[in-house]
Amino acid sequence: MTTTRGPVHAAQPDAREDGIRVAVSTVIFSLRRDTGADRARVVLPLVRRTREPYESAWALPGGWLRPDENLDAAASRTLAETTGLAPSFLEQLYAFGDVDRSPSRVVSIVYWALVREEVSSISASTAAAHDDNHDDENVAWFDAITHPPLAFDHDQIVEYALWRLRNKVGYSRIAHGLLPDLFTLADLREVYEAILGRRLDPANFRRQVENSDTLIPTDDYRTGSHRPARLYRYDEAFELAERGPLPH
Amino acid sequence: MTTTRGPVHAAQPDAREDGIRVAVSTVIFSLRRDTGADRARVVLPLVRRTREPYESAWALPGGWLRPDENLDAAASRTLAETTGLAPSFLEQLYAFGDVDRSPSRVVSIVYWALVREEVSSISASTAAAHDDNHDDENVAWFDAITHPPLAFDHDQIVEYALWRLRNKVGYSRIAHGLLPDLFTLADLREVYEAILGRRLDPANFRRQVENSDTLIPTDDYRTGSHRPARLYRYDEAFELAERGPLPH
DNA sequence: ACAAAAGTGTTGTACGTACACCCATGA
DNA sequence: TCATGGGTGTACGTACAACACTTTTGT
Repeated sequence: MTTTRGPVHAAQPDAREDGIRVAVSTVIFSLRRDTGADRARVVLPLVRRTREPYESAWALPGGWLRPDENLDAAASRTLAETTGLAPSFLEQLYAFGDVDRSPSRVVSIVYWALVREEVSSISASTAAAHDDNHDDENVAWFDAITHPPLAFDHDQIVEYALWRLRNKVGYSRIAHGLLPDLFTLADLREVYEAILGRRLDPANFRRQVENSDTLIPTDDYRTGSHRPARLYRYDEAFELAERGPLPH
Repeated sequence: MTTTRGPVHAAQPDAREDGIRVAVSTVIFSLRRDTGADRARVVLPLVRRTREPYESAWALPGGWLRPDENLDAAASRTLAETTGLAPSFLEQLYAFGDVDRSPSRVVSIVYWALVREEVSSISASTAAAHDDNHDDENVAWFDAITHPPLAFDHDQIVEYALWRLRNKVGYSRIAHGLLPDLFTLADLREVYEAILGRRLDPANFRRQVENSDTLIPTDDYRTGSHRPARLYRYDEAFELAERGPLPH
């Protein structure tokens, strides 16, 4: 039961006449720092469809909502099946249910998530040994902006998720969700720059996040090419306070 | 077909085993200015359930999603069936789908809407003559904060919708959606005060909305108890620009 | 004349932006 | 010693809150 997962929108729960089926998909964002490139990029995993409609096209990871699982749980499940990772942030994005968005009637509850930057020293084969069965051949990471055209209305969905990410980074403190536990202010600034697509003043950025009181400075420094930079940790006390009165 | 509407969550599309049914509900906000009261209140319509579960309890207006209608259309339809009015604002709120939120498995796509203040001079019987069959005996308007306990998880939903309303009024210009075409700045301020639950400085409020360039001053004045106040009209050019890259 | 709401002016504070400047390290 | 990023200081403009003040009507 745990391994009988096909690609997106496969394993449909016997489609009957007039039935409206409910799917759950997730836009998963992560960060990629290519060695050599000076800027980080926002990336997302896509899965290749193995059947009609849109066979062989790339699509968002997802699956059918099971009768005994909550929406959040379904999003977490498909996320884990695709990336083998636990999200640092998970939030419902929107419910897409236009009649013509799929040949059959499908209402997709779409989530969006952040996963921390993968440590590049772990090879793909090593990572696969950790978890069970997320078939890497049908999953690939793409640049969040320049990805190929997607199946269904998933292009619009990714566009909307990106808008929400950029928007939320302005008033919330979710950027740390893309970073490991310890990070420098330059790391954090790089995340903001990758998301917003523009350079930020290092001096002003420093004061902004220092005044927000969401970061805890440590006594460790990252030594590198030049003057060592202080390492910070995110204040977990803000995890719960960030969201509004969501139904949880 | 157009009149075979029962109360909320009735007329279910033959509930089979393991089937996940999709409903659409809407939190409809309007404004009530009681004659005599000095402040306006935010009110919302509720419908009384006529069958189990939660028989005779108040609940949000809604109904089952039809196989051939979009989510937005379903929200508009149930809204019209309940109030007989056209909304000045309609937006998806959230998809609620916890397993235990209803005895059977129901995923509710919830919208929230604003309808303009009803002209109190039209009596209920006159208004009923306009539209067809929204049975007024099972629909009643309540204060948005002090309404009675609701069926299902609708208390949480209303709470969340109120949070969204208060939130959105801070950065968007949707408050005019509760007012008629022509209104004074005091009218508009009263809306903000009713939503936010606190008094606002008339002088600062005036400058804020004037600088936003979303209001068009007319040459008409409302004469009343004291110095006449200029009437304003909302600039419709901002209708489309307000929302982000929503899937439309 | 007076009360009360409409409307204008002024001031202080907070915050974001631009940018000059010093500090500490590796090469 | 020099280049480079880490880190501090300062000045300016905008936005908002507080509040004094003038204007215009009905009674």
